[in-house]
Amino acid sequence: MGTVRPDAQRRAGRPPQGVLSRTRITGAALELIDEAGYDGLTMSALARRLKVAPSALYNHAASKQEVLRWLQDHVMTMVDFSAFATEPWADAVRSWAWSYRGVFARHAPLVPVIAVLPVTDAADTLRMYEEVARGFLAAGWPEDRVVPAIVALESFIYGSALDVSAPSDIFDSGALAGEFPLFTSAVRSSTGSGGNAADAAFRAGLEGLITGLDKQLAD
Amino acid sequence: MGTVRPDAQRRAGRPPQGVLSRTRITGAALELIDEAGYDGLTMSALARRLKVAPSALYNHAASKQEVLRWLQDHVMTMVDFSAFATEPWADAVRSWAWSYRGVFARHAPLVPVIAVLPVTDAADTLRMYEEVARGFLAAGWPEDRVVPAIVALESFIYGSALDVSAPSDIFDSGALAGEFPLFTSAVRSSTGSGGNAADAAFRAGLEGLITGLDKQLAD
DNA sequence: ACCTGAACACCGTTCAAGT
DNA sequence: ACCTGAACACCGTTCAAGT
Repeated sequence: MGTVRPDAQRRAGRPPQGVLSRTRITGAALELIDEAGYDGLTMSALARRLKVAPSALYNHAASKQEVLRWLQDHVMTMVDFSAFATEPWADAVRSWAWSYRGVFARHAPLVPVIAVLPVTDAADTLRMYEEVARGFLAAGWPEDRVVPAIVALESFIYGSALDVSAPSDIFDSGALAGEFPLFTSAVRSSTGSGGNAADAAFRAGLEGLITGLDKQLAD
Repeated sequence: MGTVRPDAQRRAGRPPQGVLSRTRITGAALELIDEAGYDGLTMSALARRLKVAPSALYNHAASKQEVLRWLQDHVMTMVDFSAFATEPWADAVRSWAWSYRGVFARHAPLVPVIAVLPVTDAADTLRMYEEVARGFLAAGWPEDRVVPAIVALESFIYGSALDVSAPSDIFDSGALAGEFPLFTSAVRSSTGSGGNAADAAFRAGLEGLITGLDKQLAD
C-alpha cells in the first residue's frame, strides 16, 4: 500500500535511460540457455529475464534470428585460437579445432544458424578468422587455398559438434541387428574399447584432415 | 445441391479402409518440401495435402519429430553407395560422399535431426551402413576403427551439407574489411578463381580426409 | 527513441464424440 | 482402430498509445 516495491512495474513510455542493448540482451540469452537450454530461449522468457515486455525487444533486434546472430558472434569469442600465434601449423589447428568443437557442442542449435549467416558485422568472428588465416599463411599456404581449407575444417567441426549430442546408443540396430551383421559387429567392437565414441571419431577425422591437408600442401 | 462432390468431406468415425500410413505420410511430406521447403512442412499443411484433419496424423505418428525420422530414413535411400561393391576404397568413399552431401544439401533441416536420431528401426539407413562397413572391412580396415572413420566422414558430410546453403557472400567482411586485411584478401583470392566455393571446400576436405585416413590405416 | 499492453496469425498437440 | 472438430497452450511479431 503505497510502498515502492523493489521491482515496481515500469509504465509505458520511454524510460529515463535505455534498459536494453545488444550486450544486455545477449548476456541474458546466454544465462537463459545455461539454465533452460535452447528450448527455453523464447522471446517471452528473454523479456521476462530482462524485466521488459516482449515487444520491447523489437526496438533493438529485428527478429529472434538477429538475437541468435549476436549470440553466435559472442559464443565465437569462447573459441581458443591463441595457438596460431605460437605453435606450428598442425598443433595450432589441432588445439583450435578441439576448442571450437567443444564450444559449439554446448551450443549445437547455433550450428544450423551459422550456415546461413553472413559474417558481416560479426567483429569477433572475423577476429578469429583473421588470426587463423595468418597462421595458415605463415605456414606457407598459398592465399587462394586458405579459405577452402578453413571452411573444410569448420564443416568437420560443426558436424562433429552435432555428433557430440547424439545418444550413445545411436547405432543400436535393435531388432534389425540380425539383418546387418557386419555393421552391428563393428559398432560393438568400437564401443567395446571404452572411451567416448564421439571423441574417437573426432580424433580420427581431425588427425586425418591435418595429415591429408598437410600432404596436399606439400605436393 | 445433393450432388456428390469428388472430394466430399469425410465424416467422423473410422473410414472403411485406412487412408493414412507411414508410406503415404512420408510421401506427402516429401512433395510438400519440394514445393514449399521445410518452412512449408507443418502438420496442418501435411494434413491438408492428405485430405484429413491435422489430428488424424497423430493416430500414426507420435509427433512431428517422428515424421521427420521417417523422412530421414527415406531420404537416405537416395544416397548412392553402390560404388562400395565395385570400386577401390578411396574411389568408393569419394563417390558415396559426394552423393551423400548432395542429398542432404537439399534436406539441410534434417541434418540437426539426424544427430539426435537413433538408427533403431531405420532399416534403409542401416542398409547403407552395412554396405559401407563391408567396403571398409574389404579394404583391410580393422573392425574397431570402421565406425569412428565412418562417423568422421559423416560429420564432415553433414557440416558440408549445411555449408552448401550458405549465401555466396557469407564471408563478406563489409565495413570491417580494413581491420581484417589477411582474411579479406584470402576470401577475395579464393572466390576469384571461379567455381563454387562450397564445392572447392568440400573437395579439399574430402581429398584430405581420404588421404589422411588411408595413411592412418597404412601406419 | 523506446517502453507497455493488447492483439494477430500461426504452431504442434490433446481429446471427446463418432463410426 | 481411426477419423472429425473443437480446444489448448504456446510461439514470434505488430502496432497503437504513452512519455
